[in-house]
Amino acid sequence: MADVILPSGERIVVGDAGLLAALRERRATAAAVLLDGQVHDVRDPLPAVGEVRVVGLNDPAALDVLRHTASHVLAHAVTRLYPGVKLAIGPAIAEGFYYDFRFPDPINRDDLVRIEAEMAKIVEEDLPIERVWLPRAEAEALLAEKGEAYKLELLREIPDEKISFYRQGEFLDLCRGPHLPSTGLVQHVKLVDLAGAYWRGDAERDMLTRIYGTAFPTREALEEHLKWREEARKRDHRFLGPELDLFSIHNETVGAGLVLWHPKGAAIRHQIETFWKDEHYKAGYQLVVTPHIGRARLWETSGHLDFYREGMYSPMMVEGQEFYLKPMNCPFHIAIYKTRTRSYRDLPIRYAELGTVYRFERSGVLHGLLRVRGFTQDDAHIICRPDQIEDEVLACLDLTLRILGAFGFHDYKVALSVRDPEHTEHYIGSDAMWEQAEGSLVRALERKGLSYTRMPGEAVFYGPKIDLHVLDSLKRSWQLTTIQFDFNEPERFDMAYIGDDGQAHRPYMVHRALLGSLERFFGILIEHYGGAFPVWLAPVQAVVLPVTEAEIPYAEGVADELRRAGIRAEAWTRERKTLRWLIREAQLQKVPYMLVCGAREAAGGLVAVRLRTGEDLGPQPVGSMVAQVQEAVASRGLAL
RNA sequence: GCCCGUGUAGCUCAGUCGGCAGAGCACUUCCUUGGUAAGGAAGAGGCCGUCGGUUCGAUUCCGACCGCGGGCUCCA
Repeated sequence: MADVILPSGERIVVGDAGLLAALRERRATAAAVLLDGQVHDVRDPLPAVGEVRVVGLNDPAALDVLRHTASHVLAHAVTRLYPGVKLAIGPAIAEGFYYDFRFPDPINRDDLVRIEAEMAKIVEEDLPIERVWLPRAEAEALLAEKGEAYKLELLREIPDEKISFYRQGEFLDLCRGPHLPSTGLVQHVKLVDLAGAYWRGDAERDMLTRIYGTAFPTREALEEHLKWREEARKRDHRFLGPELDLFSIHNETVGAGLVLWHPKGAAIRHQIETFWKDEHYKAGYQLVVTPHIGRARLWETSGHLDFYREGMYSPMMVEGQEFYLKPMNCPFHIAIYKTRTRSYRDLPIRYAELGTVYRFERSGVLHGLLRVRGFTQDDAHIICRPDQIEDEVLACLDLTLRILGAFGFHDYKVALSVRDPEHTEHYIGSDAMWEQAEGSLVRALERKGLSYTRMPGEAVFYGPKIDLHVLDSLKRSWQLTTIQFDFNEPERFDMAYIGDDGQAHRPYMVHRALLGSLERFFGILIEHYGGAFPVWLAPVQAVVLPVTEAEIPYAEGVADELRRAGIRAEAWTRERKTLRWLIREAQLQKVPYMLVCGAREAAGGLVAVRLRTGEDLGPQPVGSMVAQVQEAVASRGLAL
C-alpha cells in the first residue's frame, strides 16, 4: 500500500489493483511517477510503503518521458512505412528526441512529411503502451528473428535476466522506459531534421540515418520552440556576417577556416581589443607580442611535437632549419620569462597577448567563425609562487566576469575539471600540486560565489582547470573562458625563480583565455546581439540622411562634427535616393542612430532622430545628439 | 573521413522531359528633388562547381572529383 499524490493534488491509497487501474477510474492522465525524485514508469510496481507522486504531462519531470515515447511513435511510423528498416537507439535529448535507423534505401527530407503523417495516425489511434518483460533467451530469440542486429548488440550489454520491452499496437521495441500510458498523449510533435550518425558514434562502424524531432505537452510550447529555432536561424552569424559586411571566408582562394575581417568587422574587433587591453593593463597584466613561427626545437622542448602534433601544420624549412606555425603562444611567453633570473619579488608575472595561432582542423568540423584554422587567442600566462595562486585565480575570475559582463553575458555555468582518481598515473605533476591547484580553484570560485560542477577525469594531463560557459540572449550555452594550470611546461623549460632562501624554485603557471578566440567570440557576439550591436561596438554608430540634394553639405557637416566628437558616423550622400530608401537601408544595417536632415533641420542646426528601435525622437540640436551617443557608448549597454 | 542534401550572374533563387540561359536585389547611365523600411527607365553582367563519358549536340543524362549546408552516443 502506497500513498499516491495525483497531479490534481488529491491523495489516494493504491493497493494491489495497481496504479493504472486507479488512475483510469479517476480519469487522471499520468505521464510518469516520481519516487525519491527519480522518474519511474507508471506501470512499475509501487513501493510497499512510502509516498509517490504522479506527474501529469505538463510537469517538467515528464518531458523526457513524453519525448522518449515520441521517439517510439517515430520508430513505429518508420517501421510501417519502410519494411526492412533496422532500429538502433532513440533517446530523448535536450531539445527533443531522435531515433537512429538503418534504412534499406536512403531517405531524404521529403520523407519526413510522410513519416509525420503516419505518426499523426498512430497518435490518433491512441494505442495503449504496454510494458513486457521477457526472459533473456526469449528476448534474444525474438530480436534475432526480427534481424535487429543493433538491438541484439545492446541486449548483450544488459546484465539483467529479465529484459524490458514496450509494445504499442504491432510495434515492439527493446527499451528500458519509462513511457507514457498511450500513444494518444503525444499530441504536439514535429520532426525537425535528418542527419547521418555512426552507430555508437564510432567512425569505424555503420552509418545510420538519424531523424531528429521534438515534442511538447502543449501546442503553445511546441510553437514557441519552433519560433526559437527560427530566431536562432535568423541570427546565424554565417548569414549575418556577409549581410552586414563584417567578414568573409573563401575556401577556394584563401583557404578553408581562414577569416577575412572586413572594415566593419575589424571596427568591432578594434573596440573589443582596445577594451580588452585597457582592462588587462588595469588588472596588472603586461602585454607582449610574439612571432607566428618558431623553430622545431622550441616545440620539442614544450612537448607540442609529442602530444599536439596532429593539431600542427607541417614544418617549413628556413636556411636548413625546421620552423613550425605556432598552435599556442605559451612557449614564447616562457622564453620571455627566461631572459633573466627572476626573483620571488618579481612574481606574479602576467604576460598577455592577442596571439594568432594556427591549428589543423579536419574540413568536416570547420564552421563559420566558430571553428576555424587560424584564430587569435586572448591569451595570458600567469607565472606565480605557490602562495599566490589562489589570489591569482580569483583575480582572473574577477577580470573574466568584468569583461564578459561588458558584452552582456551575465549567466554562467562553471565546470571544474580534475583528475580521474582511478588513473592518477596518466597525469603529470605531484599529488600535492594537483591538490593545491584544485584547492585554489575551488576557493576562488567560492569566494566569487560561483557554483560549479566538479568533473573528475575531465582535466587535461598537465593540470586542473576551470571552464566557464555563458548563456547568450537565446539561452544557448557557449564555452568561452578557460583557466588552466600547467605542471608540464615549467618543468620542460626548467622555469625558475629565486626564493627568499636564495634557492631556485619552480613557479606555477596558469594559462587562461577569457574570450577564447576573437573569431569565435565575434561569431557568438553576432548571434547574441542578432547583428544589432550595442552602440560602443556598432561599426557605424550614426548615419546622417539628407532629405534632398540641398541638404548634402549640411549632412556632411553634421557627420564631420560627430566624427570630431569620436563618433563613428557617415553621411549617406553618395546617391540620390529617397529618404524611405535610406531609412530602410540603415534599418537593415542595424545602425543605432539615423539622423535625418531636411530643410527645417538645416536651418536650425538640428537633426531629426530616428532610433534603430523605430522610435522617433523628433528634431534635436546636434550637440545634444553627440552627448546622447557618447553616453550610450560609455554605458556599453544596449540602450540607445 | 562518413551519411543526407546542395552547387546556375556579386547576392537570393527560377529554369531547361538534351537544342542560343532567366527573375529580383546589387552595379552603371538617365529621369525623378523625394520627410521616416524599396520612385521610374535603360544597360552591363554567365566556362550553369571541375574533369571525364554517352550523344549530331550536355548547364540538363551517367561517373568521378571538388566546394558548401546539416549531422556523426545527451547510449536499450
